[in-house]
Amino acid sequence: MDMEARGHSEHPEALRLWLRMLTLTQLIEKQVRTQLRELWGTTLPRFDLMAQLERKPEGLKMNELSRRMMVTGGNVTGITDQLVVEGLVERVPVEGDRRAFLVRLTARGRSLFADMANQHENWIVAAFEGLSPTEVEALHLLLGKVKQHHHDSALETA
Amino acid sequence: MDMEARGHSEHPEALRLWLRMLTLTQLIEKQVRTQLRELWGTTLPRFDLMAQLERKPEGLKMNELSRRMMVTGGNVTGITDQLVVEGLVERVPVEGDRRAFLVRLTARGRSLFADMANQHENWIVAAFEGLSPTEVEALHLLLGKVKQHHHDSALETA
DNA sequence: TATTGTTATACTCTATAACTATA
DNA sequence: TATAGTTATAGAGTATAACAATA
Repeated sequence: MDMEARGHSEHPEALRLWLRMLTLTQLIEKQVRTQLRELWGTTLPRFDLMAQLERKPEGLKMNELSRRMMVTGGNVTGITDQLVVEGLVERVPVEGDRRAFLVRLTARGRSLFADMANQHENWIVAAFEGLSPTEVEALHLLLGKVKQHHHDSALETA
Repeated sequence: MDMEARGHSEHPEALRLWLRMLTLTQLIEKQVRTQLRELWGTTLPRFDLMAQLERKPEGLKMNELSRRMMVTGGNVTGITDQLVVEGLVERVPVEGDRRAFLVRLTARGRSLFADMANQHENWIVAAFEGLSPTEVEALHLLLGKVKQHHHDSALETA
């Protein structure tokens, strides 16, 4: 009997890798959340939603936002409501489907998001300045490979 | 489905990298949270707290837990309370300081955590199975470099 | 019947700050 | 005074499920 092989192995490399990645992501994420709150009184999900809309001037449907943000529809409703109250996004009727509508940035939302995105970019660049351009690229590729495999194996069971 | 697609066009590589890393982390994290909830009715913070204690059989003080988990003291109290109710951890008085105590796993907590950690490890190994051992190591090193730099620059401003 | 989106509910986590007890 | 930990508060995000309107 191989007792060594039976029990849970101490720390496979994948686990160490995950813990490091999770910690680092949480560290950066926490900084971003804090700054978004302190500078603009907003949150990461709201920023994310606006970021989705920024590249779609015509707007996005709720279910599309839900899919892209990986959260359920009810949650998107809440986040959107908040942004509507702040005058940063608006709901626009959709021709030919009276159930749906498009959510899009208002002029004010677009302007504010430009400022936020600009700062956000600075924070992120600072967070990774310990890497050379080559290393940034290598990291990007490696993560892409993980993501791709993850995506593929999710499809297999679908 | 893909938050990575959100940035604007003139993104530096660092931003693309961050979005990919954030998306991937959230993807894996969401799976872990869902499984922890479905299989054991628990949460990631509770799992994290138990994981911290598992490495320290004698237990950890609240402020030490707070530091390691990167959350404030009040939150640790809440999470600990819940685990105490479930009979998975216990508070033990500290000799020589009646303000403090050690939090440590109960026998039941230790046993349950072993099961959870075992499964958790499987999920993580599966998440990274798209990488070769060499690539896992490379990713680990790159993230370590980012983390180290992050840590160093935090010290500079302290 | 299925889809779009909202509402209702309950829970968890979070930060902040005031508080108690002890050092 | 400072530290260890708790309590109180308010806010946000989440999943789930029931619901209305429309397709």
